[in-house]
Amino acid sequence: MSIDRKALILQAATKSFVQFGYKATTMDQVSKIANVGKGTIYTFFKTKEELFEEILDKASQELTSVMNRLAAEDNTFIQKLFNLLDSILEFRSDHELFVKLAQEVRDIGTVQALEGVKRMEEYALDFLRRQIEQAMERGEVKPCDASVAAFMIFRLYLALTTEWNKEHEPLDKNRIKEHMILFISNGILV
Amino acid sequence: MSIDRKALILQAATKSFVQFGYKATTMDQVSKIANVGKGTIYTFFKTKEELFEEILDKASQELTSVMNRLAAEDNTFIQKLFNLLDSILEFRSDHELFVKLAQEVRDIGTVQALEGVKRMEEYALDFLRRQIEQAMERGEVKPCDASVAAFMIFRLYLALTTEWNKEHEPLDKNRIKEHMILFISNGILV
DNA sequence: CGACTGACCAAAAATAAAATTTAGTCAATT
DNA sequence: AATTGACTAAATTTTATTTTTGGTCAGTCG
Repeated sequence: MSIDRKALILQAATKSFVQFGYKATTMDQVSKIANVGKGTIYTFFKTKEELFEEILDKASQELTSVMNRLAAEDNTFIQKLFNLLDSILEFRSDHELFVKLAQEVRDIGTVQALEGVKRMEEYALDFLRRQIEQAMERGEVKPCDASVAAFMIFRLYLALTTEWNKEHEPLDKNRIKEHMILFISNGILV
Repeated sequence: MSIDRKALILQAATKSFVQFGYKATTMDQVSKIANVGKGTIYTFFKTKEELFEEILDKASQELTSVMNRLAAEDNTFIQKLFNLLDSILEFRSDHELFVKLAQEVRDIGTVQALEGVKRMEEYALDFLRRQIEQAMERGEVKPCDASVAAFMIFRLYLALTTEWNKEHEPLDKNRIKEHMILFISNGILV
């Protein structure tokens, strides 16, 4: 049996998207990294966008699966949030793709990168909103607009993981977690 | 006595910078709005940048004066913060210049707009940091990195006043204040 | 035979050249 | 002496040209 060329390609493309972003990743480059002819890529993926989509799908699935597992656990809202931050910051692969795409959107505004960012953002915001709503029903969280609160939590996460680095030394994972919890826990909890 | 042409020019330029941003404001346009010849502008300001600087200075002074007045009042940290938000959101002129410049930086990356944003950001962050440090000494605020906390508060403010609007209907002032306080007050206070 | 390849092409992106706009000047005017 | 607006050099925008890249397919190889 011959080697699994599709896996090779996905691996190579993921690596390149994370490192260089969507636009600066060329199909020639992917074929080189994967050690396959360029034509071979097109036997598995109709277009560059479809290849990107599949990688995004995989990342979204991983994120969803992590989030569902955490949501199912019998924990307080704040503990779930803490665990989610932990997962995202410890297992950085998807996080890194997201950060790279966000940077690409900011720097050159690639439309595909924007869609990727939006997709992952949507997933995260939706999950946060639902958790906040549930926690509100259980009386764990003060009454507020769950959409706005989810947005604020997400922006805080972005502020600490990406914006802060523009002017300062990056914060380490524990500092990030500490400060996120500091703001959210007693501020938003009854 | 002839009319105060310098004031006229400053007024016209401020109006134009707020409405169109730094780059899209031309000196011809300013002279038209101010009803003076273009040469007259250059008897008061050496360059377009200097004109911009003076307007920025004025905005910074106003901000500083508001902040100092609030800081002097015998209030809790959170009440001061609440009053600051009130001032900024109610008397929007400086806020609007800041928002316009932030947008210009995001859209076309004008370097002068970036400097303007940075300047006002620096003032605000510095003020917030000092207030947080003092409040920490007074035992009003939990121990934390005051710079990071100031940064987080500032980013939350930006998230609600500008980022939210990209995908949603703008939030009204009271919603913004409510949610800012919700996150900060009990979250950051002992 | 059929999975695989890489030279090839049209379309998109980057770069260069031409045309337009604008910051800043200064001789003329009030 | 203060003010002006036509003027110029420099910067920006638009257009033309060159280069790069996504996608194809005739041919190779196992």
